[in-house]
Amino acid sequence: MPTLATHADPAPSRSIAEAVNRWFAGAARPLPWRAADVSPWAVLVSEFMLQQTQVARVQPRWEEWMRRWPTPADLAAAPPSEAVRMWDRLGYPRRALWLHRAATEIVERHGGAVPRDLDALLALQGVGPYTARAIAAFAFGERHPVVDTNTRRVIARAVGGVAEAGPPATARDLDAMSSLLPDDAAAARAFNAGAMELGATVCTARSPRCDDCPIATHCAWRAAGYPEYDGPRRARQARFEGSDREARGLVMRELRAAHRPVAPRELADVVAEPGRLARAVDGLVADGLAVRVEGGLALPEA
DNA sequence: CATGCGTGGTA
DNA sequence: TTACCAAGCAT
Repeated sequence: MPTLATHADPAPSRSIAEAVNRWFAGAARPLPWRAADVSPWAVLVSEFMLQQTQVARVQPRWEEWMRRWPTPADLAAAPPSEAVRMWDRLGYPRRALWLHRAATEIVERHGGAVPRDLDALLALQGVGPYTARAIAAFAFGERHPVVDTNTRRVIARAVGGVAEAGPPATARDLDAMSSLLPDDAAAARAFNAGAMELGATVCTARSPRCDDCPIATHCAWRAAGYPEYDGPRRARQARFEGSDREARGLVMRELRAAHRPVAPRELADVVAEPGRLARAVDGLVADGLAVRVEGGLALPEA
């Protein structure tokens, strides 16, 4: 991420944040976890679900989840298997396990209340630099820089003048956002959310809608004539068809549906290649998503 | 620091 | 159709 010193605007931080916040005040999508009366737990659940997963897929799952487990204690009282089943096909089912674990930790270490402190949040299973700050900022109004992939792209373009953000570097990314962040806590909170929203809906990776951009006049990438990205490319994702990831997903689908141990023979019907099946099962067991029991494989009951 | 980890939408 | 991308995290 290029430094602010290379930019000509003497005070880009103030103008960018102000413009984003003006736009966000009218353009924010009415996402249910942004409602004024939602609990910190509701925000936490949304952030787990939103890790690498789009809003449109998360929303219905989040509604169901909050209806069934409205507090950390409610989820902690359920077996992990039920969390994994409710997670259904949101993807990365480890997150369901992590969320269940985090709920347990919140009950055990924090009396059932989501902690406000950044270090306490970071200590929760499945909570990393992004999620911890998102909870602190959006659930509690704390003034922290929140940096996700959208924000990284917005800053790379508007401030850095380049098309893409390059590989993540947490410390640098947080510094870059900090230098743009308004002093006022409420404005900082809005800017954190607004920068993400801008990246998700306008300053998108594929087809950015620069004509509709509220910070077009501040954008260094635009000023530079939209140069193509020439930095290091992200490693290409392996083909999903025929992959171990796909096999894991197929096995998990069987385990969720079964409500009883699934025999090896049944799994072989789903993943024909023995080697691929074995790697998938071993991996799932290692991750705690599956347990070897009498009669085959099952979801973890504790 | 690079990888592996699900699933589905989009160009 | 294929490839890219998505409110990241743990290892």
